[in-house]
Amino acid sequence: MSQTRPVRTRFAPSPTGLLHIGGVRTALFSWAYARKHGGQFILRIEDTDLERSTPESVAAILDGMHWVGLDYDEGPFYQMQRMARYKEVIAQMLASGHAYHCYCSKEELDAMRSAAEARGEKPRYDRRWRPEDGKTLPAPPQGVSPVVRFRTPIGGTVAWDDQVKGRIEIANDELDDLIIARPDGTPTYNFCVVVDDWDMNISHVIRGDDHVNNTPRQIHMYQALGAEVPLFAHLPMIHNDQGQKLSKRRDAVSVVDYDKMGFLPEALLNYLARLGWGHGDDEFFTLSQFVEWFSLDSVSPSPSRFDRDKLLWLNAQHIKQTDPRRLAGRVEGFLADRGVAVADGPVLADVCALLKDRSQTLVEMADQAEYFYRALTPTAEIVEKHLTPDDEARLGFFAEGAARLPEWTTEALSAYIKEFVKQQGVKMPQVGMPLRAKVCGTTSTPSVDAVLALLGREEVLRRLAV
RNA sequence: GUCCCCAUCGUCUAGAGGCCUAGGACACCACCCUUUCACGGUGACUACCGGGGUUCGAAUCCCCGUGGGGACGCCA
Repeated sequence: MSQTRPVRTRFAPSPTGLLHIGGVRTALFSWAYARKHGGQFILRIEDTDLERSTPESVAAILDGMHWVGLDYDEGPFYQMQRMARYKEVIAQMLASGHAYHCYCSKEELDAMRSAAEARGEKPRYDRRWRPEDGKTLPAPPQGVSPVVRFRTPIGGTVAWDDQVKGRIEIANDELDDLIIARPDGTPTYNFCVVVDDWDMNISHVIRGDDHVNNTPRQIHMYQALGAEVPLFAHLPMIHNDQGQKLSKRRDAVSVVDYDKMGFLPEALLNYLARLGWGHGDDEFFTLSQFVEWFSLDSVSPSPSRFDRDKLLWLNAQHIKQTDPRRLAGRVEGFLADRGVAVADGPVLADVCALLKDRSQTLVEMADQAEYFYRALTPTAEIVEKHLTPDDEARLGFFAEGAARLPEWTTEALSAYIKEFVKQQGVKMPQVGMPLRAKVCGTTSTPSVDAVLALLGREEVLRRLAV
């Protein structure tokens, strides 16, 4: 196999739902491979399933790719727009004898299938319409439009050196004469991918594990077409907690879900990269480091399990590294969702700066940011514990002193609080906790001095006076 | 059922014959730090699926078994 052709990889989702994180991971690996080798990354929408493809899904895929930041050099291409080309190739294959018409009805095929299963064999087409030297074919039934089947070689084996799994070899007799065109002439998946990857000059087909079984048939078609066979790399699946392939029904799998849950795209990508791939002990890294380090050799051949806890941890790490102004952009949206306007309060970026070392997600950050913009009512439990009459009285004295402070900064407040604690003859928490409870409505906040400083004297005094 | 693939701590992984009495990370537990809650720090816990080979030597190579997953569509 030639190693010298220019690197061109692709991501080819079908628009039958939202952009799946398993899909994002294959996209990420394909993309990284192209970027690493200075090649091209192509996006192709496989929309030949008219029943299930929707424009909404196409939009979701495009939006998802954009959110996650995986850019493509060519495309999106749509298979439905390539019909003429597929039909042309089908005609060629028919003419060259690599394909033939089959008039079997679905009922006949079902019967064949159940008979094979009853015999304990793999369900398979019996090739009754396959032309053979010296074989008389049945007369085509009236008024039936045939499907087109690919003529799979009989006997022998197909093999390829999978770039992640190593050599895989399959007996041709395991393969069916698969249908490449429906009665209405529309082509089917296995055929379209081959024609597309051929026409688009794809050098490395990097895709999910669930495609290994398609590979041998596709190789036969490349050969029938006289096309150069690309290199294949099959990535192991991502499993859920039950150890099964992630499913749209059971699991949170769509990228927009992760957006809504307050994840940073770079954290998601970082996490996804670590599923089935490793670079020594590196856990936390940027996209460009990933590109630099990526290689198909270091992709693990075994499936991995999606672990939300680790994703959360990585998200927290990335949040810490992120400019508060950028965090504020997203947090503002989450606050708006719950009806909290940010305009009249402290600068949101300053709030985010204060919270970014203590938030695993941006939703969590928004939760904590909320009391900077509106007074929250403490729970009965908090009142009982931290806002006793004694506490309230002490807060009254605290407010009096605070009102007279010459400066309203974290440092000034810190000094004032310390002095007040000493003067009251109590411990820090006996002042800190009531202050948090009264001003913020919650007992878990960053340093009180910093919180009060950011909130502003006027607002703090107002809340203390209630 | 048939074919294909996979197999190191609970999870993600490092490990390409001696560096391994198996390393890191998440989670869990303990302690420290501390103005609460977190963050952070330190430490503990825990794994080479089983059996046969090959070899002076195997987590690493081979075979068998077992377990798990995937595929068996006129879906992609």
